[in-house]
Amino acid sequence: MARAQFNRNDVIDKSLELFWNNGFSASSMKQVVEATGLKPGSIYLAFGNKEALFREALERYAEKGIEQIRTTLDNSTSVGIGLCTVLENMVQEATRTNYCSCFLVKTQLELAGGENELYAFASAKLSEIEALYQSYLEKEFSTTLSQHRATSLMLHIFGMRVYGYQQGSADRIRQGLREGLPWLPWPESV
Amino acid sequence: MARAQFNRNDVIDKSLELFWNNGFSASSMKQVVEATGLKPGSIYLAFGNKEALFREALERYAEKGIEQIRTTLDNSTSVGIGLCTVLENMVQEATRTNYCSCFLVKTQLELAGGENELYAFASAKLSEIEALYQSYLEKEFSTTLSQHRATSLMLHIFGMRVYGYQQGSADRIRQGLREGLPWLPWPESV
DNA sequence: ACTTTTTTTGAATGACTATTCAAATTAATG
DNA sequence: CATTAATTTGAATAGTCATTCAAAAAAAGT
Repeated sequence: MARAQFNRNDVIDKSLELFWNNGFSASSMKQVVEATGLKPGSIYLAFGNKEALFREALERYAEKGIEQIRTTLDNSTSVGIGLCTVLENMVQEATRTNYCSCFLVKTQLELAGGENELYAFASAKLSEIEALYQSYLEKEFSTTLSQHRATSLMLHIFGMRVYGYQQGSADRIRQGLREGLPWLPWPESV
Repeated sequence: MARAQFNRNDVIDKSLELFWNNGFSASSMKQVVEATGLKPGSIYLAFGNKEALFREALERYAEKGIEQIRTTLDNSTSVGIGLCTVLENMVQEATRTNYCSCFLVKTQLELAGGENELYAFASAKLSEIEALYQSYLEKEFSTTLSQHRATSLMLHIFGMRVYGYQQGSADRIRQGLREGLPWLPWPESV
């Protein structure tokens, strides 16, 4: 029995790039075929259909993101300093040319119209991320305060994900974050 | 010479509803035909093409939104109180069932992949709204502080627009807003 | 009433959509 | 090597997409 001749993760990564850029509706399976080099039949045998492939891409993106948050926060001298690092990374990401927002946020908004499994998945992952931040905050703050600040953090992160409309807005976003998250240990100079 | 037999604004409003719910790519002209009751030829004669109709819907949405902000802020006893009203309205909007986020934000994110005229338009309108908030804030704060707080406000508003993933999250969002916008005159009890 | 201009109609266009499938190919197993 | 099972191929399917256009209808101007 023949074995698959492609690397599954490579195919998912290439699909992820396409889906992330164009969204679900504006990405065609023909584009997936071109991006991955596979023929339609192989893709459908391996992944089922467009939605299932999209979902695998979304899962991969989410896991990578969650892992990065974990790594940064675990390797920081305090939760506050770790969060500043996470946020600064996001500022730099969000103000890069051709930034096209967070894949989870994009998917959630694109499919917000009619109830949908992909929408539900993106939502659940975002909830999970909020809970993750809260659990780290609880190392230093009360449960109640941690919940408020985790939500506040998510509002700012979502805000940044959208606030890509101005060129060279990095400093502006940094100022906005300092204004709204004054309890974080921001570096001295700006 | 025959006159158009439909009301242009009605057609735009019905298209707006469709486009807002489904986004640009996932809305078909067939759906527009069904929603408006017009035949394809009439739509194309009156509006040109899908993108132009979408743009008119987007313009209408933006103007209504800007007008509502102006009205609320002009009829409040202070800018701070007016902003609290605006934000509270958004919380209620964002936590309604079937809320599908801000049309401008959705459009900006959907079309963020490749440069696009609709993307540019949505971005420009969002910038305009930020400038509008800043101009109101300057009635009470310095230019610098007003700029920081306008950006902070936009981050929170964008955050809310995305934070629709949890059911019954209204109070949670309110707490998040208080945490991040402590300089606003929030009502006493929660 | 007749002409002129605009709008409506709705079928037709050709391109693109996601997906399928029988046949060919591949490689592991007996 | 022969058998068996999995994978690849790519043309074909049936449907939808945005858009067009010639003909019919409608109302305004003369």
